[in-house]
Amino acid sequence: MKTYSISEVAKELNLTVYTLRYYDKEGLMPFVERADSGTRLFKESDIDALKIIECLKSTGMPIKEIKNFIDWCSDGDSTLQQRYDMFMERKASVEAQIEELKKTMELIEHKCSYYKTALDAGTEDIHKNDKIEITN
Amino acid sequence: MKTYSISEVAKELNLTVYTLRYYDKEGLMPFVERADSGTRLFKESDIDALKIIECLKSTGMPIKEIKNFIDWCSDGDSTLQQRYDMFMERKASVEAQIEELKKTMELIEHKCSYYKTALDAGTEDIHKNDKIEITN
DNA sequence: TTAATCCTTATAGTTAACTCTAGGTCAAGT
DNA sequence: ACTTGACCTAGAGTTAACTATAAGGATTAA
Repeated sequence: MKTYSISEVAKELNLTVYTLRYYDKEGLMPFVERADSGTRLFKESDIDALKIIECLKSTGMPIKEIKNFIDWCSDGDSTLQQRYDMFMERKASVEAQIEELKKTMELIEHKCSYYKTALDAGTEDIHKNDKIEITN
Repeated sequence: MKTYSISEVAKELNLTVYTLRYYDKEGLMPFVERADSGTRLFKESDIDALKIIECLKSTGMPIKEIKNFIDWCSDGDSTLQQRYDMFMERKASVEAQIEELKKTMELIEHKCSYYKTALDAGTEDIHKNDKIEITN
């Protein structure tokens, strides 16, 4: 079975080897096997697992919580409920984040047009007596 | 003109007084005036400015870059272009973040249904010979 | 007037997530 | 045989963004 070195995996996932070793030290990769020399041998499935880890990370989940999930995975079927609950919670969190960003977007777009107008006029004074909306 | 104390502002913005003082120290609030005693006196407009700061923060902008923006604001019309560019860049960044989260959401939802199925079956083995899609 | 409750500054400590260095091993190429 | 370069660990250092503490000043309430 083909395996990959840590630098190959780092390149593939756009991480550094430092980061991967750090994840390993934090217990995120108990599944990665080693050569007799100690060198990590990443299987295709290990890379897939790392992609899940990156996915969880991109939801803002801290590494310690991701480790819980990894531990649950090792524990087998008795933790299916926890893992399901965790992903449902992640789903809710990501939904909330998207909503938050959409709200942020509205304000940002308002600012874009505010500055566009000011830029065209050459001065911010053009907005001096705007009706009081949210805030410019 | 009515003013607000640091703790009132903290409550209003869901921040701590520590955080507000930290922002001040980092140069994010040069506009806040002081009483003779040194106590900060926040105006309504200061709170509005802090809301913009919070908005930029929620786009993932680091405090040092937000400070640049605040400095530009103090510099007046000569920095209109920079400020416009900054908000356009923020807009692009937020759009990208939303896209990223939507991709993340797909994987999370896939995992939710994966674990729902496993949970109903009582075992993850139910997925043992799933066709190789992305990754389960 | 005295106690409580604000406020202030300066500075130290914390936490997460890296990021790097030092010192060493190992396998391949010349 | 030896050099090069990729791998390893342990542990130190970095950075951002707080978060807290200490020591003291001002304002209010009894």
